[in-house]
Amino acid sequence: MRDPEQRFQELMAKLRARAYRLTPQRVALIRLLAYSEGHPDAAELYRRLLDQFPTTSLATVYKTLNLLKEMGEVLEIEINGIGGEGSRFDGNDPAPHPHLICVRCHRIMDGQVSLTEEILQTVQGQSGYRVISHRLDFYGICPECQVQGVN
Amino acid sequence: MRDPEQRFQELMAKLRARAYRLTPQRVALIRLLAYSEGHPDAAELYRRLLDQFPTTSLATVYKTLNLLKEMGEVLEIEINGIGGEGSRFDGNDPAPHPHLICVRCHRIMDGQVSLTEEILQTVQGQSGYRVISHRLDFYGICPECQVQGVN
DNA sequence: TCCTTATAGATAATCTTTTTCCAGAGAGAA
DNA sequence: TTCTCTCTGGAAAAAGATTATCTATAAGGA
Ligand SMILES: [Mn+2]
Ligand SMILES: [Mn+2]
Ligand SMILES: [Zn+2]
Ligand SMILES: [Zn+2]
Repeated sequence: MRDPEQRFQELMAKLRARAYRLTPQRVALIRLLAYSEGHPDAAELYRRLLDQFPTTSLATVYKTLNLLKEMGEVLEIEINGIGGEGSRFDGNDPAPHPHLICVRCHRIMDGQVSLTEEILQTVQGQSGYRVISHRLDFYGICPECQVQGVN
Repeated sequence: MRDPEQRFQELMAKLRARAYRLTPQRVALIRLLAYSEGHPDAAELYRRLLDQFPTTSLATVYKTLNLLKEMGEVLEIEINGIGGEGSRFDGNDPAPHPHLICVRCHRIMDGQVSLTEEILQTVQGQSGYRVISHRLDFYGICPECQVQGVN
């Protein structure tokens, strides 16, 4: 995980560079994203934002999230198939990296392996696609859920 | 790609084994899935089913799709982040395998590489997760869209 | 301070997927 | 074949996440 404060400053700089307005709500949300470890969803970010801005709208969260997605500064993790819920987000590290998703409690942690350049070349060669990005997710049972057994 | 007819028979046998009723709509949908190459979505399957059964309901498609998902006989590919559309399905090969998703025309083709056992072991060891399944998708531009250039 | 315009907030709309309800059909028994 | 029991299809409504719309306001520069 990157240093959250450093990541926060980086995001602020990038927004400034594009002349986006640094509203308090936006700054707070960006801080939440930069510091977040647990891959929160939009509703979770909204909840935390409400502590600081009781009148915030969920739409505002989505708007900022989309803004950052377009800038390539937030990674969206879709887990619709898992709990019927919405996407989760990683604003600390937007580069493609593997995730471990617990199918029981929906905890998401970062994986440390990365695809080899060899695999990427193989895939591009076989398919003819020009690969821009990728996604590697593992589904399983997290350590906590394993000790609990079936509940 | 597996032999479609063989796959169709396999699915029929598995439904019979679980004593699910082989209604004409269900059989037709299963045939569509077994023979499908292009990773259709629910609406596409629905459209094709309408040719044979003009009164079919989209809900029926989803019900059968969910049935097969629970049986582990259909692979769901979520691309919500791409075009705002829904999931796509592979009923010909439900085992986890990589996909190449064109971010321009949304074509999906199968990738041929597979994750090494070494990577799987590494991920499990590092995380403590018991990995059940995985997902590996590549996003890029398909050959057709490359020659067209930017449209 | 003033002006311009991007953005927040409230709300409605959208879109995919699920749920509900019930008539009708599938399949086994006789 | 007929009977019976249930499962399933179809129609419609509902749900749930995300997006669009509209307007007042506030950010940032002059
Ligand atoms: Mn992550
Ligand atoms: Mn496939
Ligand atoms: Zn868990
Ligand atoms: Zn394409």
